[in-house]
Amino acid sequence: MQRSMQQSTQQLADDSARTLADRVFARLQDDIVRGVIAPGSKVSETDLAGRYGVSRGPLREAIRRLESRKLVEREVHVGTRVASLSFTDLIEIYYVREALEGQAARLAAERMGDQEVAGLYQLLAQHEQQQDLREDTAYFQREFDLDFHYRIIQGSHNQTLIRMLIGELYHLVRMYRYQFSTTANRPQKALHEHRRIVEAIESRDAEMAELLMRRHIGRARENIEQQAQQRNPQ
Amino acid sequence: MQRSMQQSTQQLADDSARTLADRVFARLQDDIVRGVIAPGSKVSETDLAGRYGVSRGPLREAIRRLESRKLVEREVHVGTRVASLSFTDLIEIYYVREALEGQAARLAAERMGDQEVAGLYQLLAQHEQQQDLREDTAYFQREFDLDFHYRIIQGSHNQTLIRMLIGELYHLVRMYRYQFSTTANRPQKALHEHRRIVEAIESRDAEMAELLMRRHIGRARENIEQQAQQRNPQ
DNA sequence: TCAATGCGGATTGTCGACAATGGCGGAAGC
DNA sequence: GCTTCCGCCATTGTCGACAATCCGCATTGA
Repeated sequence: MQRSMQQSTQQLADDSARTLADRVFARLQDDIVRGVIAPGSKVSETDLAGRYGVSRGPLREAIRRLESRKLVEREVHVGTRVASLSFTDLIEIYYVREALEGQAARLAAERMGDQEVAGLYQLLAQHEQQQDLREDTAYFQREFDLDFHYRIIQGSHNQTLIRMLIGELYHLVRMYRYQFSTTANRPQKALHEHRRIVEAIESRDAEMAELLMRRHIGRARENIEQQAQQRNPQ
Repeated sequence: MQRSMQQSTQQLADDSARTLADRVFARLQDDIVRGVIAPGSKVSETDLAGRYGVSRGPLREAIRRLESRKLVEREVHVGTRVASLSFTDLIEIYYVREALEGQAARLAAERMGDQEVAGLYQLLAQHEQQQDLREDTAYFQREFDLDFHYRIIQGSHNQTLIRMLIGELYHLVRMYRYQFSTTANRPQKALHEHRRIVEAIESRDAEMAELLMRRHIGRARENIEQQAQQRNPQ
């Protein structure tokens, strides 16, 4: 399941990656996103170089790449630490996602091939089936949700858009989810919204696809804002 | 004029920058964006290290940062060359800008302070004045245009959005402009559209501000597409 | 007792050298 | 004359060592 995502994550992880820096980068990013290295903890160059069995050169390069993706924060002459993320940051990202994925849905409705649309329906069916079979669908919901959005973004056929969303923002989103354990607590509603979006794409209604996607992400954002208020009532 | 942009460009260029890599990065980016180093030409590490008087270490770091911004393209064990850009890429960027700056205008309408709005009007006035004084307003138009969009993006008060647009996309846009010498050949129309956008922001009409901004950028994109067709008629 | 200052350790920034890989040109064979 | 293969050279990838900077702690003085 969600082969596409796995592939993208491990794209550079296998040993066929050309340089050490590539491999170290892939491992580090995975460890950080999945919370293996705790948020806020220090990322020592010397330490990690020894741990991964490489020199500091490639490791520094990996760290700089992570820095440009905002997964770590660096302070000159002091050190690097895993980005510890605020709710404010998360909300900001959702505003950006709303704009970018709305545009992606619009373009997908105009450009997706028929078999791509068919693949979307297939994914929806899998999703519904999983939800019937399992009570605790939080995890699967979460991964399915990412994969669904992933495919629509790809459907935009706009490489720049794809790079900004999948290459940059989504790693942050995944890290946030691990960090806050944000359970998708409205799976049935989300599923219904997904279906509506796919229907709009199938009927090539770009305007509608964008609108629905923006609402979908907007609601997810409101959901997060509510959770934040419940945890931190002022 | 446009102090804000100059500042952002030279933010890391002055000697107070903390590390050599920072300074080299700023110089290299400037040279690339402004076309001093020709698009498509090779960027040799050894060569540039000697030219800038630093070791290959900091220079490599600078190159990697440029790579993550898509200003250069790297091929493992072969070398780095300045990104040579296609019209397709430029069009893709404009679709992304349409989405992101539309969202920025929406947020700006909701969040900009009164004095920020006043500053926008001031900029418009300067712009109109310049246009009256000079016949060949292409250059000034171009810089004013960037500054106008720059301020509205800042007005969104969304750091993630600001980073993606100003920190990543705008350098590419500027490079494209130098490369294609894309003259803004519809200055008076653009100016009028700018005014409409500011009016929407002043009246706190977020919906309208977004719509107008998206149209504004959409028209710019269509303008570029027309130019491309005229140069390369199929 | 508290604040300021100077010292020591640890970490990052920078450098030069060596290793590995890819491209190019010449020579050999058909 | 053309193609193919081999070896050299240039460039990038990696490494270890040295220098610069910052943080924490102890010492000293008021």
